[in-house]
Amino acid sequence: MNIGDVAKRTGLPPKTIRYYEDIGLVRPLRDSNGYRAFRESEMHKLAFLGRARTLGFSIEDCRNLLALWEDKNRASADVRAIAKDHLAQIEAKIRDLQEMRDTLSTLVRDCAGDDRPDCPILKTLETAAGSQPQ
Amino acid sequence: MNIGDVAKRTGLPPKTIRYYEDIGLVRPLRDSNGYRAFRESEMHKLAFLGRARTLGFSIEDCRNLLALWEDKNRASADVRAIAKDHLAQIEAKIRDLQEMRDTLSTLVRDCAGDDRPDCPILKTLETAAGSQPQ
DNA sequence: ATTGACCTTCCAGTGACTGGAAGCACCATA
DNA sequence: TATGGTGCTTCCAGTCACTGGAAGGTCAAT
Repeated sequence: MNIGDVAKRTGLPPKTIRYYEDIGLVRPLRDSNGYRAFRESEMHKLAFLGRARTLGFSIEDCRNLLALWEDKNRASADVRAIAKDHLAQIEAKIRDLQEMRDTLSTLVRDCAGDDRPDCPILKTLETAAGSQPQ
Repeated sequence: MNIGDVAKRTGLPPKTIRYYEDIGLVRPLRDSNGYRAFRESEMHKLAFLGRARTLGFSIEDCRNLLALWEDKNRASADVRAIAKDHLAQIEAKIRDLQEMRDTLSTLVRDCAGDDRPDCPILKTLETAAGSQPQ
């Protein structure tokens, strides 16, 4: 399988696949013409990586998950720990973004949005972050 | 005011303040010894930037917001448009993260997390992203 | 023989900083 | 006056996970 076929089957861009080889996530063989020759197993690894990335795992997490996937004697506790950590980070980020959203939506709601200069958004940025404690 | 004072008063690290000068967000004067000499107005600009960044605005958004802040003839509609766009992006990101969270929390819940190898997390990554359609 | 699609490598850029090295400036104390 | 410690300067490199683009080799079909 050439890189284009793998790209189609995994949904990953060829550039990304080359990058994953660069950083040692996959090691495809080479044809005599220098083209990468992917085996099915490599394709599956890349598909796995694509799914893990879709769930927001970092490349380092992916590397570890991949190793656990390949280790038939792994303990599911190790996998779970990675996922749990990641979940906690996602939840933290959601909270951050929700705070931003709450502040911003209040500001956007209260801004006239016409041709006059008065603007609660700028006023808030001028004097204080976050929503005003009335 | 030296950079250290400004850092204390704005909460921005000196490195960040230098970076903001680099990219043209502020233009402090210089003392004869080469030290940056910040005026009050520069300090306020930096504080404004810090707050806008806290709300997640990109540097380019910040640049535009700063220009509107300084323009006494601005239309609040222009400010509002930037904030509204940004709000939409934040909401999109929240949705993405919530989807990840939902999938991950199901997987973490269903994983035994013991010393056995069976693991629904790896199983899902092996075969499909997102939550399984039961 | 030529086209066009595919493949290769290598270099640079993204965003918003951050770390660190090398060296000058300033101030307080001995 | 020497010393020490802190603060300031510039410049270079690294972060993360790609992505774009240039220059050039390969392949299959016409």
